[in-house]
Amino acid sequence: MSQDNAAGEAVPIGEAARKSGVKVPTIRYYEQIGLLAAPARTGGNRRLFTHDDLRRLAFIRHARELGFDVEAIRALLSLQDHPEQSCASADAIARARLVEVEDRIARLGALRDELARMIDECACGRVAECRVIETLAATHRHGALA
Amino acid sequence: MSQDNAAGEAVPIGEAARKSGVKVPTIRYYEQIGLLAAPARTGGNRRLFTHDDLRRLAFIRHARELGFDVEAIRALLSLQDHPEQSCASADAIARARLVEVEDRIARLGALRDELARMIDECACGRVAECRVIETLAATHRHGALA
DNA sequence: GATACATCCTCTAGCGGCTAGAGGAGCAAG
DNA sequence: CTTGCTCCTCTAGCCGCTAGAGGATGTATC
Repeated sequence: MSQDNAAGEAVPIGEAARKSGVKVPTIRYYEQIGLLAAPARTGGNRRLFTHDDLRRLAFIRHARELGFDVEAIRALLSLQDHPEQSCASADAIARARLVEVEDRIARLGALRDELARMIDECACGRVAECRVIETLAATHRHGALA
Repeated sequence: MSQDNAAGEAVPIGEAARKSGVKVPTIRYYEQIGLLAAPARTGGNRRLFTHDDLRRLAFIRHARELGFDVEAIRALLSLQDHPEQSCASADAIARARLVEVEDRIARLGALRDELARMIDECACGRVAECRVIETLAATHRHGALA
């Protein structure tokens, strides 16, 4: 009836990957670096992931999508495991990440403008008069090239 | 009179690093991967960078800052070395990069909003009711977690 | 000269966060 | 029993550097 273990207790790694959106080798990698506790195994030595494991994997995936690095995720997970603590640390981690992201957006915006200008001004003739190349070659704030 | 080789012909790697804004080991790395031609050497086996080398280094640095990967830079440099060709390729490379950047900006924008909302809604009490953790744990579009 | 110190050299190994592939074992269906 | 899938472990590779060991060279001072 069920090829997809709808109500089941524990699932093998392939299904865990499908359900969590984390690829199979990545799941094993997370286990290896201790982000995910080693799951139970079958007699045949296959990993069996519980629903809790799947939730943890989804948590990790979401956090990675938000650009948190593994250390930050480790911290967030350990917070999650101690719900009686103050969540000030989680807040701080998220705030730090927000600052990073805003900074990155600002810099990418400048970058986009420069790229757009570069492309805009390129008449697409010979490389000799190509604005794209020229712009890249231009000496900048930093460069004190004689 | 000159400790900084103001009008000089060729400079050692440290000065090349200062002038181009590319770090010493990175310059050697660029040489190693063939992004920069191996420069001349002194009798004592030290690299000597010409002004041309410095311009090339600055070009590379600027392109890296704009997020071009090494392969793209290789292509751009080879275009620069053949100024009689059409610059359509340079244009295409830059356009592709612009698309990437715009995409990245859009995704970072969404991300910023999510982070901001997360932080905003967190009353900073116990982890148990922490929006930051909760948001990360929430099952998403992708997840079909039972 | 001798000495001190900065700069340079080559080489290997490591970072983060995976990803790919070899070589084999387990398991369910026909 | 064989086919074909999933799973296992292990090692090595990706990018773009960065760090460190261990040694040679260059320059300034005494």
